[in-house]
Amino acid sequence: MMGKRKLEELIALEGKKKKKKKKQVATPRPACSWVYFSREFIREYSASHPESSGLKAATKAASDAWKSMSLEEKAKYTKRSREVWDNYLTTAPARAPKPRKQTNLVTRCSPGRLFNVLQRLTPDQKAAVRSMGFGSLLGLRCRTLRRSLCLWLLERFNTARRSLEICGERIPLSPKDVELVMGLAASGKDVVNSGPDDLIVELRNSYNATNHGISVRLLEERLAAPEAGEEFKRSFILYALGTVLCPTARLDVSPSFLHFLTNMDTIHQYNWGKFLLDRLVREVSRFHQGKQRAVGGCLLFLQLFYYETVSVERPGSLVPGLGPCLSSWGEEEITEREKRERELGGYGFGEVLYKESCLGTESSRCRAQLDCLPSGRMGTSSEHGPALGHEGNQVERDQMNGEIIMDEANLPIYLGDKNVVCGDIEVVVESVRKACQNKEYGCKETLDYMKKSEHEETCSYAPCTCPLLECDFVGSSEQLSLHFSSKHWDSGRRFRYNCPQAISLGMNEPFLVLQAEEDGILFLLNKGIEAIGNTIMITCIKPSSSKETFLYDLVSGRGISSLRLKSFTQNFPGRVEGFPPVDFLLIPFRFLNSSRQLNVEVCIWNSTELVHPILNSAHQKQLKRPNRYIQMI
DNA sequence: ATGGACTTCGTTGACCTGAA
DNA sequence: TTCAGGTCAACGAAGTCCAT
Repeated sequence: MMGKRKLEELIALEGKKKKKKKKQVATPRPACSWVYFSREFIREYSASHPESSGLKAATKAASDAWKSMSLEEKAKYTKRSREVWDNYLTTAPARAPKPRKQTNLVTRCSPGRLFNVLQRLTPDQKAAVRSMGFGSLLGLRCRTLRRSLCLWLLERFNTARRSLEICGERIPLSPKDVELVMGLAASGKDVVNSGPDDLIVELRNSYNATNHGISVRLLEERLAAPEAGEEFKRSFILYALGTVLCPTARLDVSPSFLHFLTNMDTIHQYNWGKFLLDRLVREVSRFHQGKQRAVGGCLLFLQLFYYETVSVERPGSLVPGLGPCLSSWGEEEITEREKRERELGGYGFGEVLYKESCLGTESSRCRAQLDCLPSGRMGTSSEHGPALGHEGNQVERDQMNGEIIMDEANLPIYLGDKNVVCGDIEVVVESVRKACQNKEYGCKETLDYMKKSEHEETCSYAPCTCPLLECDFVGSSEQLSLHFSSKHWDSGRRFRYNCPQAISLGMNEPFLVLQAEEDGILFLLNKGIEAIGNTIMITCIKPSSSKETFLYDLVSGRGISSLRLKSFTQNFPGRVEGFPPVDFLLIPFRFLNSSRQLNVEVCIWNSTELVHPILNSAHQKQLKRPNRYIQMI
């Protein structure tokens, strides 16, 4: 570095500044209007703010200035860019496609953009925001995402379990966490961002949402007007979703959001926590699968959740305050926090807070310790703090002093000789017998530690949750059957195996509970909404590990046409969230009756013998492939 | 140890690419 | 054809990596 500076000083003395040698690019792509502006701005900013280091502050200032400029002021740069682009497109040879560049995190989640808009809202507009239940956003102080942290968290985001696996812990994420971090409601109606296009055609037109989504710049212009009525509310929600809460890989806002913005009086009734988490899980899942490089979803939530859940304070220091997390983390706090993370050696060296009041994951019992002790672990040794077991960690071995204790998660910890190794630990822990963790749900097994986890993975007493939204009952599938038939006998539909039954599902019914008369087993008829119709599927409420499956048959008819799905139930220990990888039947909206109800005929078989005459082995094998439309007319 | 090339950080917008 | 996702221009300081 010093060399470079010396060189630059010498060059300056010589009166000419030599440009640093750069990689040769045949015909570089022309810059856009923003780049022309930021080039000028940053040069001036850096000269007038010598105390400011790096680009972050300068870019941020340039961004703010750019947003405050009128179209006339921007015209100078837009015109210049247009000219250069036109020249480039007419003269430059076609570029050879380049291999995809593996850069860092790509996201359109931009809290700074929303922050700027919030600063300009009038008192009436702020009141309108509060009336929709989005008042917490007014306290937003964070303006830039810490992309390296987000990327680190994304790599440790288990989308199947909806958890973060960091610091040697598995930290489940729930809509309640979204509520406590972002301040958005985690109860109420599901947010459905699909439906017949004709219902939103006018709104689409009003936002010029033709093929490329709704422009955030258009929304910014509308939000700049002092109006605080329905139009403002709709634009604000679109803007907040598109820039921070549910961004996709594009800068423009998805027009599909208009489906739940037709009636602005009901916005406060939605379960935004669930919607945000579902979208985040969907986006991260697509990212993990390599379907997209850019990561959508509310990465701001992920970042702040980490800050709130993992403490990096020195013993005795104050931890970040409770309450509205969104307003607790401004740029200064985040810079300080990041500095502390670096001091510790990187992310993941902090301590997971188990405080019941810390975040919304009910209690410490929900913070499951990973199944990595004593002989396994997640990730690499550099990723975690010293708390996890590792063969080569002398410090950890030094802490052992010859006792066996049980930690909070009932995992035995061996405190042995200084020279003990993990193999010794395994010998000792095998002699420790513990009751199955499902003891409270009726399991009477007592097993060695090593066999305990194996048993618990397939334990038939694993807890299932009552699918009804307003009920928080948890018990074994058998207990749940008894609970449902005694407490919610009027909330489901009883049926007999092997007998077809006609069922209607209303527009606002995302599922219907079916209970078998013969054995009380609970099933769910699940309904989802896609762009062209409803999806339906049947799942069984049993532990996911259960091998028991039932053949079922769904038929939906309209006139002389009918759609049919034959498949096997899959087991879920409660209500089905999101879009599970199971077979489903897609029923176009035109199959709905005049009351917009979905009529289907359902039949569930409890005898596997019936399967064979109906399906040959090839068919059965095919049915196990998930996520396919199976339609037979 | 030193020099120097390369990378990273954040931001916006225009265009490219590829899947459906 | 439509639409969503990806890339890359620029800026300056500081860090990283490799060759000498």
